[in-house]
Amino acid sequence: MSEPTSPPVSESRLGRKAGLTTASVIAAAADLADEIGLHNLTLAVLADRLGVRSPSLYRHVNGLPELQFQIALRGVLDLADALADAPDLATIAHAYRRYAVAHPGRYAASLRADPRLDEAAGRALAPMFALLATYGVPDSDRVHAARIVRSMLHGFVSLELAGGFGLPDSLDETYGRLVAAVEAGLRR
Amino acid sequence: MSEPTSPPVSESRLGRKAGLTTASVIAAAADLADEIGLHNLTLAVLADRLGVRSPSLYRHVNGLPELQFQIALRGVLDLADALADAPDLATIAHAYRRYAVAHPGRYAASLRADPRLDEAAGRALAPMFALLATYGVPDSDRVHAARIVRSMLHGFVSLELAGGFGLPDSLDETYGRLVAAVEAGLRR
DNA sequence: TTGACGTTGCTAACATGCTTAGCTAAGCTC
DNA sequence: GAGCTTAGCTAAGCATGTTAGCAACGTCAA
Repeated sequence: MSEPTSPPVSESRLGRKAGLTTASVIAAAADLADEIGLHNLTLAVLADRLGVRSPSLYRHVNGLPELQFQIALRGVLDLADALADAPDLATIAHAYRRYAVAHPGRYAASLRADPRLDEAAGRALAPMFALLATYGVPDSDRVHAARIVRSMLHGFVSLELAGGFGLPDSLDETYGRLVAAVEAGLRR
Repeated sequence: MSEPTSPPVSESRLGRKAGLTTASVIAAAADLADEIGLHNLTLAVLADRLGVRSPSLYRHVNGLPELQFQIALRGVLDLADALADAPDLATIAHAYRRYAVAHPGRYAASLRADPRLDEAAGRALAPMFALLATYGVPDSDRVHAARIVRSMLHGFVSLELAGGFGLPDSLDETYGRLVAAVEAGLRR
């Protein structure tokens, strides 16, 4: 018969092969980490979601630690995109929080210190340094100011994600005040 | 003979029994978490340190999650002690950071949200609310102000512990400025 | 068309970790 | 000393991460 000479689809999902790629595995892992939490992401559950047995993942990814690093890298890069071109502190701050809340798994992964993340991290921090320039913060103070701003954004978001704010008062309200307070500090 | 009628030592370590108690197991676990990191604390390594096989730990502790909770509880209580009677923001802030740096495992454990931690957490936060009163922050703003202060302290400490500050500039200097900025904000 | 080859996912197997079940013996009470 | 309580033990089961080697699929050249 006229055999299955179907067009050479690059990601054929018709046969027994799942058609995974390194990129698709990492993307699925990042999504899953956002859904169930980074520390609940196992190769077993990821393989299950991808319709594959866990050893098969090793064709595309070099083990769990490497996968976690890739999620972290993706997180930092995405965050850099989210913050890019933000014109003022309020925009940066809200984009930062929105990203972390939308992608808690990626965000959590991105916190690990790894020299391979440095370049991407620098890109994510660039808008913050640019911002400090617009406020006329002198060079010698930039590093300290950037650390302080980062501490505030991360501190709030981290506690929010951890469920650390017990009282029912509005988190949006608190965050608005935090941003306003930081801005006042920068305008000293 | 005059048998081993030795004084009823509550924690005899002479026989084959290791003489563990729930309290001593939790204390050892907390120490170990501080040394090797909370996520590296396993029952296996804890048992090893205590000179015991891991199933034996179940006589004293109800499994790993419960042990982690106990470390968290201990962390929150210790932190409450560290902050108690701190007269001003600078004292609170430096005690907070000193505790987290000295006990990173306990501190990390204490971040999990658990209703059973609420009472202890309230005790740890009390000095902060008392502080806000001395600054004349109105009742309606207290919750927001406390959250903001907490975000700043936790944000800095968390990034420091994670190795998130890459540049060599002095962290003490940054923290001093952060505390000063918060204080300025409270005096608005 | 066929056959060689590289790739992908598989099963089997092992190590480590958490946990439960049941045994043994140390040490206390009487 | 007899008996009870209990701390720690071994054995075993299950989950996960990981490696090794097998089998099927697709491709591509002859």
